[in-house]
Amino acid sequence: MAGRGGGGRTDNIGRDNIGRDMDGQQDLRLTPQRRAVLEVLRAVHSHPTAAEVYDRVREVAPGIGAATVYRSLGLLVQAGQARELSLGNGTAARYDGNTSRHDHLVCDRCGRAVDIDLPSPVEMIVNELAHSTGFAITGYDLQLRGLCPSCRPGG
Amino acid sequence: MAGRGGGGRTDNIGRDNIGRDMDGQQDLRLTPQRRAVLEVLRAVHSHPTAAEVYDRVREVAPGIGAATVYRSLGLLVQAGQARELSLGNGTAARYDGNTSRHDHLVCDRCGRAVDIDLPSPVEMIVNELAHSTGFAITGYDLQLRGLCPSCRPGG
DNA sequence: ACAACTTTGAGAACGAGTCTCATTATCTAC
DNA sequence: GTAGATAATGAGACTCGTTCTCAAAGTTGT
Repeated sequence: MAGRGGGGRTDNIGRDNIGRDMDGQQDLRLTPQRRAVLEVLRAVHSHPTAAEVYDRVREVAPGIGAATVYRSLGLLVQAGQARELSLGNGTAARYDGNTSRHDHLVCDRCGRAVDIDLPSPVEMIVNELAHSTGFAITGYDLQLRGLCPSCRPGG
Repeated sequence: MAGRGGGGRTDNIGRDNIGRDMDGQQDLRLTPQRRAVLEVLRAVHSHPTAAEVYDRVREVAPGIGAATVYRSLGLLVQAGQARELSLGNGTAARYDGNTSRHDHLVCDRCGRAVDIDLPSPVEMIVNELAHSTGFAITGYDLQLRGLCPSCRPGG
């Protein structure tokens, strides 16, 4: 048996056109299958592979096909509802339902990825200096000099 | 016909054990095939895929097999003579004969990667501020305060 | 209700990379 | 130099993640 189309309630989700030229692309139709994929992605915080998403989704929607899961993941990424992570060659792509800006620290052995907050450049310098000099840094002040927009040549 | 072993002069290259526990691993035997792979890698600056390396190597060593090229690339990476780059999921691994520390800027469309020198954190801050404020930055002074190693508690 | 379009699931197909194996080189005693 | 042990090779089968194809079934607009 092949082809079931949607089946339940189908809403739309808007897509953000970040970095894309306007090309009249439609919103992404949120079919029950796509919704299930998205819900798994949002519920899980382990950066699952497509296969892991597939397994989880089947617990909720047993009849879903692998192709649909792969397609949905791609569409959700395109629509800005998920992120795809490259955690090394030869490893399966991983997906992240957390679309806010963040970075990852990846284990070379098992591939596990944990979310990290990268320190700001200034904190980086301070920590690095604390390490290399043995100082306990208690404060800092970065003073920059220059010409404001109205004083700069041609400003 | 299968199996030719080396064929010409075979030297060794030492391997650096960066980040590895000492495990009595031997040096990498530099067979003519491996040498050919390494020479292609050093001659080319385009971050080639294994398939591209294979094509180039065959111009010099027509009889070489794909498995040997893949194996050699892996061994050279292990031996610290080459680097493997992950430039996105679903794309073939790329190899870099330049093993000195550097970063890459990757084209989302064609996958081309160019070497870049990342600015230091301080330069980053200065450039960012110049951009966001419109100031022409002419100099800066970062002053940190703290306790030197002999003054810090327990120092 | 009907036509046009979209989505689906199954499975074939694909590409990158690894594994197996018989064969051939190279290395280490002697 | 020769023999035996060990390592490397090339061909091709194989694995795995992912995409493609296609008929069937769902959805949308009128």
